[in-house]
Amino acid sequence: MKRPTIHDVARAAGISRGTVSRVLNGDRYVSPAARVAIERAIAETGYVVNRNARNLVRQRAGSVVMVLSEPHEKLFEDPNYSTTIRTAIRRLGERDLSLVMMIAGDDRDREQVLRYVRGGHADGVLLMSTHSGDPLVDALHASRLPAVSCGAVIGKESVIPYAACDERGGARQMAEYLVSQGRRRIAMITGPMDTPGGIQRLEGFADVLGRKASQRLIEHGDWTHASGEQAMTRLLERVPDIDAVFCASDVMASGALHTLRQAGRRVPDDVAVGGFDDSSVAISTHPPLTTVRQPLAEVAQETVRLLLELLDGADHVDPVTLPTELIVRASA
Amino acid sequence: MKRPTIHDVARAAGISRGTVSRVLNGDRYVSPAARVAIERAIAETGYVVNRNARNLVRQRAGSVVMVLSEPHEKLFEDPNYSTTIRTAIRRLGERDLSLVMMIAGDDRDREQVLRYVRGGHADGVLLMSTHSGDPLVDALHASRLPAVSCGAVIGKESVIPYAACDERGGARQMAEYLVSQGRRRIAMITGPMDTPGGIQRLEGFADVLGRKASQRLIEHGDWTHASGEQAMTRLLERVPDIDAVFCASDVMASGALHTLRQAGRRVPDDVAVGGFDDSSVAISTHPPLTTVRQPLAEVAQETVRLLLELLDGADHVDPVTLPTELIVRASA
DNA sequence: ACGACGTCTGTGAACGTTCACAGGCTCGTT
DNA sequence: AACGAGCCTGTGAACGTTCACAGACGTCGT
Repeated sequence: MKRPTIHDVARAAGISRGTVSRVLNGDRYVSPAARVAIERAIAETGYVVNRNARNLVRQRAGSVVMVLSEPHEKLFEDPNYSTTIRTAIRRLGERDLSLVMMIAGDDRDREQVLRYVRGGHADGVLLMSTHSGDPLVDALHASRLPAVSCGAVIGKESVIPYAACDERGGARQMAEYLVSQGRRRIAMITGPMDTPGGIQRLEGFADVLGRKASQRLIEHGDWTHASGEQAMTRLLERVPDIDAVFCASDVMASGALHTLRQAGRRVPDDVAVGGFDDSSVAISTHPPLTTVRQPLAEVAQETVRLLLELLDGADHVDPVTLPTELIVRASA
Repeated sequence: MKRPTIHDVARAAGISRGTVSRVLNGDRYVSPAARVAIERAIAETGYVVNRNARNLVRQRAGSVVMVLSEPHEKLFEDPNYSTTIRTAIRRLGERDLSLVMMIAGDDRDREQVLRYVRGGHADGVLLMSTHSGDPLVDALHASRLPAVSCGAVIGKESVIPYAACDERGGARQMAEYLVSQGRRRIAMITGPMDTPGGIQRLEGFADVLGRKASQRLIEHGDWTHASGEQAMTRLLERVPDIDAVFCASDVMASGALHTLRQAGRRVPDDVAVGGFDDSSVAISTHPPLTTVRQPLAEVAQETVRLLLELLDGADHVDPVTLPTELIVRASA
């Protein structure tokens, strides 16, 4: 009835528990005879190590917490999380680390997260979509726990290492493409200006458009479909003759598309529309979106790799930036 | 430098660790004086309980594992996971349980999950989108660990409790609506026939259409956009004059929409299109999808509630089914 | 023949809790 | 005054590991 312990294995194999522990942990200095006896005993008894006991003496947690920092409602609006979570589970699993999820939407949440990690319940932290100015970042840094972010944390790039796609370069690709297609009045709908995707995609856009990227042609959204619609409406009122709009996310682009159709503009004939992310909505819209693909799986993989290096004792790791890819479909 | 232990708190408060443990766990029979002294000592030392030690003596894990059973590639194609994960984190957090994520895409994964839960590393299991015939279900049941599924597991409804939306009723709502709109040749694109969404949405459809729901008007997809396109193509070849199609997911509906446009059919004038899920793509398509909304958050909440009851010692819980809502937009 | 060294094994202590138990104190009741 | 019934507290043992240490054995070089 009770789960077998290391003692049961030792007894079944006729060997002391010290040696059992050694084979469990792959130590050298174990005789072949002892090894096979123990392995058979493990199989017979169905023994599985008790992590609580192990972690207690090792003073480790055996897990990494992924902190989701979006405000509640918007959480996961972004389909990108999925890939990242999946990748993280896999990579961490290879190292026998489990992934526990937490939310840090408000101060109470953050307090809970902090208690959790300070209490030694996690060996490291994976930050997702943390906004600039989030108090969690400094608190985490102060607690000296290994932490990395998936995507840069604006203003804290030197505090907390990260892996990210080349947001700025990707935006540049799109802007250059729109220009190369002969578009002249190119507007942009950005993301929130406290996120790397918000800031850096605008920077890339401005890199290409130069002073043509005037304030009149810039509107800000919050990644949602509705904000894309509204931003597009404001843009059309202000500059009725724009012939292209670059949206910082596919979801906002789908909103913009909606407004453009309402306004009777044809896409891409009258107005070209560019997105960003290459998420599942990019092929659901009409016309399908020309967009910038992020190497999500690779970003996630690199994020975890950085964390593992920190966990292995590295006292510094360099941020990683991965290239994006322009995906041309019908909308531009 | 070292994290304070319960001994440190006891010393700081001038009280034995037994009493400290009592206030930590909210036992009655602690004098007010002792309580305040200990609470101050806890605050001063910044003490946080060590869960490994606690769980070791309590013989518990302090966590619940959420098992994602999709094959790798399709994992998370469904935006629905997001809500469920978020809800589960919250509800479990209230009970001081953490949520750890695992994937069970192939046999190796399943083996890992089994080892993990059998090893006592989790107090309960939350199954997501488990297909019928998944060996994990019986293995889990045999190990007598509390487990519930979010959405029914086909063929195992009596083995593993679940909370789900009324798939069949929702499909019926949509079918009735299409009929009420005067549609006469109504086709359906189902999901995979080893999932509740695949089977029961078809059943609901057949409930309404009766023998009119002939095989000629049924095609099967696998939830993806591409499968929606292909199924729609086959449908149009076989029955060129259909005037409505009910897709078992919004994503497949967006694929169908694409094919219909290619074929020159107007939506909804020539062909009405209905979806299911009310996911983010439902408002990204053109025209926006008339669809069936699932009460995702409630389903997740109920799923967790059932698990908590099991964790609290209930030896049986009844499955829960929640009503859906028809959302009428422009596509039908 | 001897010591040194490498290989292998067993043992005791420690990790930080909780829990059962025993006992002390303070009332109110007889 | 004695007793019992709550209330409150401290102590020791246990949970299942790992790790350092000590020691046994064999081999090899001198």
